[in-house]
Amino acid sequence: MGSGSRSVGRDIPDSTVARLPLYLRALVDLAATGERTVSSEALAEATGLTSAKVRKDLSNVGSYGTRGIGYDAASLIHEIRRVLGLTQHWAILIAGVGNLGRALAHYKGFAERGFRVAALVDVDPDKVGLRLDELEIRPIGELETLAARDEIAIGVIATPATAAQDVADRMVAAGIRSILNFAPAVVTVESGVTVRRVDLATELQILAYYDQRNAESLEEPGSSRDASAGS
Amino acid sequence: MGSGSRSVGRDIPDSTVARLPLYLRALVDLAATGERTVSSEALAEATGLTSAKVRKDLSNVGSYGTRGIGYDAASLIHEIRRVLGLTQHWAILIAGVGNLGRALAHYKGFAERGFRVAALVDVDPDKVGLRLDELEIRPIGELETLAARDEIAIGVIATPATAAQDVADRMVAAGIRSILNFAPAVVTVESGVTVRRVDLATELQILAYYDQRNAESLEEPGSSRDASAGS
DNA sequence: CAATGTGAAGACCTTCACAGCC
DNA sequence: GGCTGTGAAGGTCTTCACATTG
Repeated sequence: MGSGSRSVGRDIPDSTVARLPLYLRALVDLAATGERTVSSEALAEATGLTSAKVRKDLSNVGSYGTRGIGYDAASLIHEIRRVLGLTQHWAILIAGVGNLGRALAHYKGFAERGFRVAALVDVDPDKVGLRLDELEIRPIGELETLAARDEIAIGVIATPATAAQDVADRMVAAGIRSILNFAPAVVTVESGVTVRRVDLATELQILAYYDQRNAESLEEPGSSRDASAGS
Repeated sequence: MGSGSRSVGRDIPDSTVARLPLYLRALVDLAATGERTVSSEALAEATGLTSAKVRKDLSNVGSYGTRGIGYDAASLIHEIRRVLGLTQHWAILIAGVGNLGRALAHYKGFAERGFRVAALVDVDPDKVGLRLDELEIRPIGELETLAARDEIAIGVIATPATAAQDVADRMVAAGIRSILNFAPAVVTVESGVTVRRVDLATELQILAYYDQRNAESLEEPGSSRDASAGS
């Protein structure tokens, strides 16, 4: 699985890639408060990680730190953006305009980070033609046309589980190679297409496990479990 | 932070715990189609994992398989439910009734898996008093009272980033020890409280990285990246 | 001297391969 | 014969500790 591919671009470990957005956000916040340089310790504080991890991660992106001083915030922000590919804007298509699809379509955080919801599709004829903000919901059959017209790079599946595979197939057929799947279903795609799954109920179930587990041992405070979801 | 704690209950690796909900769903689906027994190969197929991983994971829960036959679906479902703590029902409270909070409140998948949205709170006085289905939105000041009254086990943060820490503090003060944070912010909590973060924009940024990376190497099909969201 | 960058050690996770059992 | 369960091997990720450097 890990690929291997000795492509030219520096090879950054998956675990590091998953944390880069976190550093980016922390850096932007810190820069907004006027900080010019940031230490690994300060970044660790802001992200809830350890300073060693921060340094290892940043050294993987080919870092811009200065010993005795820290990292230049502006350079680091620029560098992480470049590595993540955020210097370009990305158009996304959302399939399934139910509660979740609507929430995603309205979500401000996407636009703030360079992602634009450029198309919405749904199977339900009653929904087709409706507008969400300025975007008109189109029938799912137009997915391929829309993907080409709007140069969609990322497809978001926000349909019920039963429709997920069909939608994924259409996305892949339309040339989309990155899919974010919110449906509680596993979709299989051809090699070369990346799928990330976000499963809301699964997250609760994992929490339930640790909750139960901590409740069982009433002794020691034990270890506080940390954020994750990524990885 | 792997804890260590030699508590009585069998110690299940985090990576396995993160996949148990996936197995559970696959098993329930397979059982619904009439399958009485399931092989690790079939489960691997249904979940997009490898059969070796499936067997290792299931052996961690103290498995109910039979050599030469496979796993008894019903027993395994029961066992995984027990391990995850899903034999009891869990009441959850959602803080922040914006687009995302509303979508979560309506989400059918929670109820289907034993989670009940029992309370909604928001700071906005215009929203307080409104009903979502049968639930009335209450002011955030009542969080502590509601948590006690409804025996809330899990708190969901669906507020803007700026409010996240305050809400988390209130949840912890109210005795909630499991938090699912959708706000794009890191919240810090005392030891003993578990926080999981689900960050929508982060997921897109990670996809952007792999998309860009795959696009750079036009040669080899390369490796298809797999679902994750867990670690 | 303060803070980065990094080998080396250690923990954790995955994959392999096959013994063991039905 | 078929499939589980698991030691052992191989990776990946994290942590440690310190040499290095502005």
